[in-house]
Amino acid sequence: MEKKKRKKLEEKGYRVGSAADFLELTPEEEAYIDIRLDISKLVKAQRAKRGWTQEQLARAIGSSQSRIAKLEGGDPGISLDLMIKALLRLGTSKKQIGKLLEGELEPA
Amino acid sequence: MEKKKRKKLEEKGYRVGSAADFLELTPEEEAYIDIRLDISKLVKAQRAKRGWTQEQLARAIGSSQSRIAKLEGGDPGISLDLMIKALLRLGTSKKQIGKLLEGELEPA
DNA sequence: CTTGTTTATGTCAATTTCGACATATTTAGT
DNA sequence: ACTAAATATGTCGAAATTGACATAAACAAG
Repeated sequence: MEKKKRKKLEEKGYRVGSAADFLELTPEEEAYIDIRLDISKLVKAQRAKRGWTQEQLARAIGSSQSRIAKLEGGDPGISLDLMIKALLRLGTSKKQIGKLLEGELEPA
Repeated sequence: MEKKKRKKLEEKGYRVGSAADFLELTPEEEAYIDIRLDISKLVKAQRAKRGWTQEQLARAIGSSQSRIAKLEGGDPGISLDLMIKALLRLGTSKKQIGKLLEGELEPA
């Protein structure tokens, strides 16, 4: 059960810190990835909610469709900054983002 | 009152999007900067709360003292990713970060 | 089975952020 | 005032992220 989760992350390209013996994630690494995935899911959900295509969202924030696809797919090569910019452009408020991190907002 | 705020941001190095006529910030830009400043302040507060030096925090996340100083000073050349990593390393939970963004947590 | 639309994947040079280091400035203790 | 510790500021090459573009794959609608 644990190995599956790890494998999924590695497949997505996450580099697990070398400090952790043999692919164990520290609580901080885990929380960090968790936050990123939460936010990326919210982007996807909010975009769908508004009926926008990835192309539309990309243009709206001066990015490109491929980056949005990677963002929503949880690609580690996407910064939290870009994710937040996308969310804000979709009309998501700071408060809503906070609620998501608190666990009071289901991105699905 | 408005001009002062803008000037402060520019002095810090923020580049205001060219789309906005004559240095006006769009609501999204404003919210984005707001979130970043909130988080940077929380880092400073949490570090102080634990009595760590910038150097200690830097080492703990594989960074350097100068970066932490810039982070806490609201430097735009610092990613949200680094800020979040710092917060998590300081023991701040995802939930607490959420509360901050909701406005229910005073970083001061 | 086509055709058109949306999303996924990979690559590229340019920009940005990175840790590191040096050094200035501020702060606190004596 | 002097000293030492902590923080701020600036610069550097290296690494990561960027938008762009091409193209593949998935998904519908007819």
